[in-house]
Amino acid sequence: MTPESDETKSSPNFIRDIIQKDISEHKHQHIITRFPPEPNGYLHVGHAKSICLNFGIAEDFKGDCNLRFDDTNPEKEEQEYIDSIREDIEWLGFHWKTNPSASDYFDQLYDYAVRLIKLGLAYVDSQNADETRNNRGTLTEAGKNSPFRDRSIEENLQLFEDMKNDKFSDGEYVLRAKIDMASPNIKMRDPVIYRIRHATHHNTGDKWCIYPMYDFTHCLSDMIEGITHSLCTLEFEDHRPLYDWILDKLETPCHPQQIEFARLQIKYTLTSKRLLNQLVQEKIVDGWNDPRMPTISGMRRRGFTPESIKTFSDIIGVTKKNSTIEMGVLENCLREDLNARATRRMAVLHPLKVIIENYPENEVEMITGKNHPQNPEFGTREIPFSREIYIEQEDFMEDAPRKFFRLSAGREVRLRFAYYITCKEVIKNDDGTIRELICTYDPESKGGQSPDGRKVKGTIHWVSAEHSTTTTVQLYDRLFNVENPSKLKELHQALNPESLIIIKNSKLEPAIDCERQPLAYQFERLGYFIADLNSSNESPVFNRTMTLRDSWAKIEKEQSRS
RNA sequence: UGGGCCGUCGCCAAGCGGUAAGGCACUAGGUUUUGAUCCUAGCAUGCGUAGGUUCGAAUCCUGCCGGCCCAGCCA
Repeated sequence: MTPESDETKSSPNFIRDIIQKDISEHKHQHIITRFPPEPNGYLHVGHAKSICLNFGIAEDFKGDCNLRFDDTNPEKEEQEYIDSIREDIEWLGFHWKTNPSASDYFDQLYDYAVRLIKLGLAYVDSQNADETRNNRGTLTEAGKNSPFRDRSIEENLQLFEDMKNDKFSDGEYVLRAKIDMASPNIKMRDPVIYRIRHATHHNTGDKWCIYPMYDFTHCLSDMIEGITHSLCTLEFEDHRPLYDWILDKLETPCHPQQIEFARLQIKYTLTSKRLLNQLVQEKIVDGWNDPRMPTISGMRRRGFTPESIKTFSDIIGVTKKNSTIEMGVLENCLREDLNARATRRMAVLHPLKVIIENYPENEVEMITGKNHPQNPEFGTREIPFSREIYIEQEDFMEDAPRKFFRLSAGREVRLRFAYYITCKEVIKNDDGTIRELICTYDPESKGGQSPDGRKVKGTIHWVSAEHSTTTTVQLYDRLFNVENPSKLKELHQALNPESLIIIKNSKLEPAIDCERQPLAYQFERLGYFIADLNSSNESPVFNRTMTLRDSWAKIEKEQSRS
């Protein structure tokens, strides 16, 4: 392995170790993994971890990864979700070898079920759902055999065929694997493998009225595709004996290895399709792609980059330990990527008018600003400067503490790339709020340096009033104010009322493009911002992707505490 | 309570019998026309706990404690 290829590969983990060993021992020559979502919702960060794992392994071991829709429950699945899943995976930058659906295998699956019956290892049960549950036993007590467990193979064959041929109504019969009703592993107590469901399937239409269950479908689908390593989350550990049992009894040509890893949990957020769906259905958020959602589409709309999500998935690791990662880790990955790649611009979120009284009235001059402070390849742009400008309300304080490096009465500050200004007068409204500032500028300080070399500690951003664009800005924060919202009885209990703040009257410098771009801007000193999907030059809307690190906020908080 | 799995720094996480990597967070400095970035330093005599094996244990053994998952005709 060359050092170069080393860099592009992902971090080692126990699953990669297993695969590496299998290759060394010539157990496999070509690795095939799969990402198998059920198309019943949108993909979220938790899925991203699995996608990066499965597709990443395929890339690094020069194998393949299939995208397989696990679509065995027609009542929950829709084409809309299929489309979004494909879009999200492609956006992340991964490519699948093939994109089958479990429903493509329904004929084969049916044949395998028949084979299991012929082997005397499956039977048609006439118990209803309640009876089945009551006879399953408990965690500590064995279950009871179904009174229909010993039907003849012929009778089972006939009943199963009748099930398929629409002779019965939903719930009347099920096909069960004949394993052991006394197994300490409840998953092995004669699991249902086929049920009757009169529903139109998005892929197979009305061809079928019986549908195979997950446990029967998954192992066989993996086997059909020649998957070598079937990676899934920890809650399926108890299913593995069943996965293996089915493949063993059917003596299939190959036997994929199921390996389980811990699912991703992030503090203050949800990684459960069911609960995310609830947020959407109850209109707590604006849809699956609401920028506050931890869905791939929400994150994309918010301004996350695929690279940051991949880096995150890589550094959090893959283990069997349930853990909850801090949001800060994801945020750091985003900031790291955006800091290197985002073009700098100036914008004022909460404008405060500043009149520079000694600047000529109708004059406009162009100021040159770097598009990136460290990287000259980004070039420069011209920024108009004039007598009336806007600065951030937060950047002025009438009587400021010693450590406040910004503008205050009588003090001097640098306007980024432009001039030094000194505050001469504060004009107030009748209610005492500040209306505007009268300042003077030092013509000698053009570009932000003065010939006398005097030190000006503070530098603030600004925008020429006349040349600015007015925009709406949406600020986002965590949706919940509790660490583990999935434990909540009621999601409403812990909603963060400030998860979305809309600012109507923010000002942008002219060089900002208000049509959606692939990469966020950095608005200097404020954070990373990206035009929303609905933004246009006529009515601009920017989403704050992420704030900058803010050590001043920390100092401020400490000061107010003491 | 039967079965399965898991406990290494505040949060992740390497480690696989030879004397505790790394990241995030945090703390203290330095550079800086973004209080950003960047740089430098600090941050587990300790690996859930109690014993045992060994010249040597986070790594092996035993007991205990704690956490997660399983009783859908969902996936």
